[in-house]
Amino acid sequence: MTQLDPLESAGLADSVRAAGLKVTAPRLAVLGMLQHAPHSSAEEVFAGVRNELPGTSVQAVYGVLAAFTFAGLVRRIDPASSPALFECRVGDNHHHILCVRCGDLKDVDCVIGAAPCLTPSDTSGFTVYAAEVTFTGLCEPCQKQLVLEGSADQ
Amino acid sequence: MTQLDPLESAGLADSVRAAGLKVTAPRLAVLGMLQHAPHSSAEEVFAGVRNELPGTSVQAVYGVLAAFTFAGLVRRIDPASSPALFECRVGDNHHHILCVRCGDLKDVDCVIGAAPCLTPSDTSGFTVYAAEVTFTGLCEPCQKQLVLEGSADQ
DNA sequence: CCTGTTGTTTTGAATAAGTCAAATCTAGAC
DNA sequence: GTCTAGATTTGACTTATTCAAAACAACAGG
Repeated sequence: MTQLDPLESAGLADSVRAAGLKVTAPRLAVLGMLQHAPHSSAEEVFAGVRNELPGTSVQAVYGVLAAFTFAGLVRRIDPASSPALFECRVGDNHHHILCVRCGDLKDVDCVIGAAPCLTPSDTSGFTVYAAEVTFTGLCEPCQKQLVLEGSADQ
Repeated sequence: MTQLDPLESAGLADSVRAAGLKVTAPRLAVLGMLQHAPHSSAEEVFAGVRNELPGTSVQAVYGVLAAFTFAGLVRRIDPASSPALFECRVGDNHHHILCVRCGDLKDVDCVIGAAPCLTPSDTSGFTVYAAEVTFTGLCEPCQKQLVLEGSADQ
């Protein structure tokens, strides 16, 4: 299943074309990869893409991700203190929740739906496009591990 | 006015001590710098600190900022695609507004006040500590520049 | 189907931001 | 005044990402 299924590939190609971009093998591979593994870093995407398209360069992946992000086909997430992540769930203004211990990142549906889902009281003259919301906390596995470590009094 | 005023210095020293950290010249300089210029990057802090304390190394500044952040004395902001910024306004759970064109960053008071000012509907098992909100948009100068460029049809 | 142009990808190098580690130094407790 | 944990310096290194020039390929038009 490392090969791209032709039906899926056709759908991906349409998305790429619809974004006004040329359809190429690296682009299909990157988009396919992101659908199977959202919240991937450039390196992770690169690793995945290499499986089906061994000749691909890291720079190509960075280029494709930049083009997709600019075209609005994927969304770039910049968590604090870790590489940028990419996802192709786009346009629904959803948010993210980040585990401060292990760095795990999950989607959180927006309560409002449309951007910006919040409006600041005083915008200092800014025109506000969107509100980027990132919740920080502890994921379930990390909570459990902390409890264990705590009871061991270590 | 590159020298630290002794009265101010005493207040800073108290803050540092209260955080359980040793009071040193680089630490006072960093904290003083952040009070005069909030939202400074490590490099900017370093440049400022050098003025009053020429022997200071960049690593010392990184170290001080890390210690302060860990102690809760300063807050670290990680805007997408630019170096981390630091501010010493802390504990009031305020947010930020970022200009997507020039990268300018301003404070925005939180409507709610206490963290987390928002709560996600489905936390995926996470324990949520805080909601990091960053508004993105265009600052006033950038809006004007875009209008000018637009009317020049360039 | 063939060709040309424009946009992509490769190759290779460079950068910015930050981290690590060992040796030296010093603030503050005693 | 002395001692020790913690801070700072020095210097190298890593990670994530970007830049630039040359080779290549998608797809519009003939």
